[in-house]
Amino acid sequence: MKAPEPVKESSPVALPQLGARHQPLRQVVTDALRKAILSKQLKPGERLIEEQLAADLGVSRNPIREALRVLESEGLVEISPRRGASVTNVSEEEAQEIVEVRAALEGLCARLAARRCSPALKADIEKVLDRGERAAAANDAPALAKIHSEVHALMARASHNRNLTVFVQSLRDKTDWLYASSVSWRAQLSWREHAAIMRAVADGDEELAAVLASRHVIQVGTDYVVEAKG
Amino acid sequence: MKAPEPVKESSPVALPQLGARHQPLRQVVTDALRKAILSKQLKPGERLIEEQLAADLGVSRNPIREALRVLESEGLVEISPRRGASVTNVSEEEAQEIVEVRAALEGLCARLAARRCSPALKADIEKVLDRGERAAAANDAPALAKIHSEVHALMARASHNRNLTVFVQSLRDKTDWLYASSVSWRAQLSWREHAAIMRAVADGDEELAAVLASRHVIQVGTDYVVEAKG
DNA sequence: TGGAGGAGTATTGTATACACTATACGGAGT
DNA sequence: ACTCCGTATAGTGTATACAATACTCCTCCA
Repeated sequence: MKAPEPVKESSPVALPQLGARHQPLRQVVTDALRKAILSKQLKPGERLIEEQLAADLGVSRNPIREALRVLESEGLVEISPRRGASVTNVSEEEAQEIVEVRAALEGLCARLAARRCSPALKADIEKVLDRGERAAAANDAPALAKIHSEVHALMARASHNRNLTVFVQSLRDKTDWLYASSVSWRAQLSWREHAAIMRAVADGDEELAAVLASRHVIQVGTDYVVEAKG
Repeated sequence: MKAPEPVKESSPVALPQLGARHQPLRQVVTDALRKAILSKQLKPGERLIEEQLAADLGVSRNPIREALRVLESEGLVEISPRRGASVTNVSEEEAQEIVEVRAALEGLCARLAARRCSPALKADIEKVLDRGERAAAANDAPALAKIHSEVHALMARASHNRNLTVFVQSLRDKTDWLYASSVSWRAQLSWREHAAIMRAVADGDEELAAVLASRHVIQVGTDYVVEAKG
């Protein structure tokens, strides 16, 4: 993660590094299955039969198995011994539990970002804030969605905590999955909340940034439940 | 995770469930390797050669490979394509990052425990507090260590968030690993901190419980660094 | 001396084969 | 009809085999 990949530097010219690029099949398979699950192409509860997946993806069972183990520890599939794997069926209750965890970590993320806020980061924030305001004014949903993920990426980077970054990303994927992505009418409101968080970060106000970020996550969760239930 | 294992209930008598017990080799291997890594039997940076591990454990490479994938996503081993796996070598910096994350989650754990504190939990807390006080008075280090993990288990259970529970457990294992278990002279001090956290939980004081728990984790981390460095 | 090739070996990547376990189905006995 | 049991079938668990790739070290040449 820190060493810049000790690849053989045989050619003086910077070539596209073909060898490094061709990922092992297990990697490709893992990504493909994860994507299929998160996009609900594979539905919760659905059985994942190794041979079938192998045939579908045109590989042997071995890479499939390894991928399933990884996805299991990510919580996306459940495996019971000698029975096989299936897409995890997360209960409403568990989903809320995940939201709680994510809220705490997003809060930490914002807090650290505020604490370690560099002038460069401040500049980036200003830029995103500006673009966001314009998109919000124009009610440009796709642009807002794009900015949404940019904000999160920005904060994660600013936290200077790689571990946290990958954790949060994984949890974000999961909540998006569980809560069927964003609730449309929230787009504008979400932007207000994001803007407030970023302003707090730029001001270096740890406490406020943390609380706002945390509350934002919880809010999205409860709003969804409200909408879904009644 | 919630369904009580749909096992065939053929016999009316409660027998030891032999079939369910015999775990797949990958499970046994995963546990064995994890234990070996956490106990530093396998040292950070050490290469993990599949065939060698397979020979040592008397199995084929296949279960080994699956175990390595799992341990990779737990962050205990690093795998680079076509090069193989090695025990993760966590830098001082990264270790602190992990502590930050754990602190946030232990904080959440304490907060939720305080929020959802039942009379039964209060009683358990009182019991542990009592035992702890006596062990601290007698300066009984092993007893304190045992109570230490009991406290954490208690809080995790009280949080009523399984997801959080396993996360925190994993992070706790990791920090214990990185910081060579507990610093001995901290035993007494740690107990004071734990007692304070539990009292806050029993009082239902979310805010205080969270702050104390969080600070406790950070403190252990910095104390270790202070001790190790100078 | 020092670096560029180039066998040969060590190790991972992938596929296949077979054993073992679970599930479904169907028939015999009641 | 209903249970019990046996068999067939589906699918996972594990081992092995071979292919592809990375590493080592040595030689050769500048």
